[in-house]
Amino acid sequence: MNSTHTRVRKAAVRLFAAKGYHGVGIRELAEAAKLSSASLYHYMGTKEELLADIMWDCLERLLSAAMLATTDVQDPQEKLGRLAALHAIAHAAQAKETAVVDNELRALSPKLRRRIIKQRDAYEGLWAEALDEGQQAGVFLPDEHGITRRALLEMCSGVARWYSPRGPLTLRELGSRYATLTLRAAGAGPNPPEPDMERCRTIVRYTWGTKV
Amino acid sequence: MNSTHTRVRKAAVRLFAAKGYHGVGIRELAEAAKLSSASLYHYMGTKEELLADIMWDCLERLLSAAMLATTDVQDPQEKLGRLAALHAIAHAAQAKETAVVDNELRALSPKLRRRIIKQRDAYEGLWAEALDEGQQAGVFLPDEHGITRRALLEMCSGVARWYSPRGPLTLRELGSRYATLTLRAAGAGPNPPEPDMERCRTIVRYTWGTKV
DNA sequence: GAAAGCCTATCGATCGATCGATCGTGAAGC
DNA sequence: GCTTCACGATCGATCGATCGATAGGCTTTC
Repeated sequence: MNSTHTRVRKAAVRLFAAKGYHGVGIRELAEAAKLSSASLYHYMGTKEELLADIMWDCLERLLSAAMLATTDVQDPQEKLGRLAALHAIAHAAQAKETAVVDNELRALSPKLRRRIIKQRDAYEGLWAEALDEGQQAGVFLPDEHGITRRALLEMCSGVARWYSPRGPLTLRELGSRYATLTLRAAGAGPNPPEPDMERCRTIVRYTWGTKV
Repeated sequence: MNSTHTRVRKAAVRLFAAKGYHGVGIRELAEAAKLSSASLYHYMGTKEELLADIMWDCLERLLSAAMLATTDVQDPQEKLGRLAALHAIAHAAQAKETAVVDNELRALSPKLRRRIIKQRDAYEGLWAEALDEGQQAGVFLPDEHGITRRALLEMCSGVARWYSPRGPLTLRELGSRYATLTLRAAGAGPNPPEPDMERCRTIVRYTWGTKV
């Protein structure tokens, strides 16, 4: 698709990711979308609502992928491994969108921010669940105060800050490596089992339409 | 000290961290520093130079602390553990400064940005060194393409995004926990030795004047 | 002829930055 | 001891540019 709507959306994602919400003016956004600044307003509410829409869609997909990957999975190692792999792959393949989600929350007014945070919390709840189950089962070491969860999420989100598709690393390798790092840090030992990357591949293709 | 200079500096750090460089106007900055916007310019060059100064100082201290902590340390586990603990503690105790360093690089013009990045690279070099030595010695598992280094740095930097001094965690516990997570992820096994936290404590006090 | 898409022109507000003027203070000159 | 003067600190006023957003009109499409 190359409709005007998607052109606006893609330009916004690219510019917000590169320069930050406040660092991009609507004239610059309009130019990138090949429109006049006035015409932009046929395709968005306010600039802020455009930002919130981008964040919402990104989190919606992330949440959907994570639920697909974890429902009916009993083994906590498999569960957490899949979450980490998917999270890392998403933050590499959709680096701009996820960077916007991670960095621009503060640019939203309280009302919109609450809405986005609620969704983010739902997603992080899946991680907490997997970690909890693993600790109950004794395959992960204890995590007081959720430090491990926060540390691991930050680690996996950081991918968006350095990954380059021109680098030597495929998305699949990346996901697998991050699953390993995550499980190790959670206390699963130095050589944890690789999660079902074939299943992750299917989910990624279904959710983002990206080849893995 | 409560000189006008430090008032300006502190207000800038607080506001840049909370709203981002482009989200803060000089009038708002002036108000927070209890000055007129014109008077600000007696205490800074441009707004951008103020930002670069903040970043430079923050990285300078981080680099200095890391060098103090690693010179003459042979054991790679001890070395990496100290780096992780110090990094995490710095990102908790100086969360605003470090958040500015991590998030606002893109707001700098190429010239100033290069200067800051050069310094950041020097710091990350210490991490690469510790990881390399550990892999050579066989106590860490291989890290192709520096993934582990990047992942660990992002994990430890993430502290600035969630740590609250009102939480149940002391800086010392935090540093110790992050050292553990880091060494585990590097492949040192599920129960790596704690680094010399007493030494870290001394360095933190010397570098930032913070109690630990 | 209604609707959708897109434009030019423009709004009031705010941006970063600079101007010249004023104020207080402490050293220099006599 | 008094005056003068230089200087750092601070201010209100204002610069030109840009901000996000809107009004109203011209095309194209169905």
